Amino acid sequence: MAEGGSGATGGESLLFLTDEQLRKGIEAMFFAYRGFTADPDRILAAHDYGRAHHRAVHFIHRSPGTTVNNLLTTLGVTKQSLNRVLRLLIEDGLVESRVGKTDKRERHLFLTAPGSDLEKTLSEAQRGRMRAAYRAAGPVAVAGFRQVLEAMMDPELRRQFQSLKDGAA
Amino acid sequence: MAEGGSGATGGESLLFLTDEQLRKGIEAMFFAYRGFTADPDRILAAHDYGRAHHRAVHFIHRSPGTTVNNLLTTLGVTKQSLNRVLRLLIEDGLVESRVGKTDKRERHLFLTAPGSDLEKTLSEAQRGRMRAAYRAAGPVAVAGFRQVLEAMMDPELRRQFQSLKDGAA
DNA sequence: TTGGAAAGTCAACAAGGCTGACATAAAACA
DNA sequence: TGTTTTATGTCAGCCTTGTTGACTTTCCAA
Repeated sequence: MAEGGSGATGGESLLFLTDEQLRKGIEAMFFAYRGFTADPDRILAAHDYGRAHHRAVHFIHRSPGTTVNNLLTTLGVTKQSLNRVLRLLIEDGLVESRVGKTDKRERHLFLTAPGSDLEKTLSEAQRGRMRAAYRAAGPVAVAGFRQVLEAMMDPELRRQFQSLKDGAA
Repeated sequence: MAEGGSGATGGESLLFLTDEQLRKGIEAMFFAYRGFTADPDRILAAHDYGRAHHRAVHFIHRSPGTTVNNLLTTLGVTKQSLNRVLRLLIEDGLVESRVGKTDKRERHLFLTAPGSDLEKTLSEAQRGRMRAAYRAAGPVAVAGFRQVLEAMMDPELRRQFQSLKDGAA
């Protein structure tokens, strides 16, 4: 597997892929992910929600009108698991579920105004940390960060990610 | 929308911190972390262990002889939670707990030979994906990746990470 | 008209977090 | 010495969030 189009690469080392380097990358992922979820987790706890609710709210915000099945695929959980989360969000009036027009079996999911508010609070907290990290590291580092993350995804998830990325831009 | 594709978002900063860019970074973390844990998860499932066991084994391997308290801090869980995991690993003969020499209250944790084997299997799987991602992205991207991840950690966790990083290198 | 897909629900279970309470041994201190 | 603090372990119970399996309703499409 040579270096494809992305240019900048592989030539220089071989050395840089020591197990030690890789281990550091692994631990960096572990600790960074803790930071990544820390702020939303605090907010969620105050609202008596968990990470699962955050994920649902995030992706409904991201793709308004998405169906339950879509969400299932994106989140990679079972429908029973998602349904428990979704039911609560609907009961609490944060999410609205509308019967599909062309296909009445489908439910299309939307955030209500309060749901949007929560989403905003959560994502602002998460973006705040992201923004700070991006600023601290600079644009070149950010490009690299994104490249490595994409390369780390399962191909299927990468497709998902990329379609989200382009999808409603 | 600004700059098109995956490309080198080079020098043009300030623009690159749109909410849209940040959201992409957030989703990239989410999907990449799924990939990051996917391979070990499969192996662990076959051994009837979970991620919690993996983390314990990883850090005991990383810092042989570490105490329970150290591990607690590193992992950021309660002793009850860690103890449940540790007890099983000790029962199963993967981890050995030795009474401290200078301070007999402390227990120092070590991997046994079978414990080391499991660690090797797990970390080799995880490193495999990391290695592939690093190769695909190239050294410049890897440096950026690491920079952003470090900047994303809580300061306390970052110190932990850096001390581990330098510690036994 | 019938097969299958989309969604929802019930029940049961497991992992892995958490808190609180309590026990023990050993170190540290007054 | 006696007391307090620290490190560890353990019991009990709770919560979230994942799982499987079974079953229903609705409704699209062949």
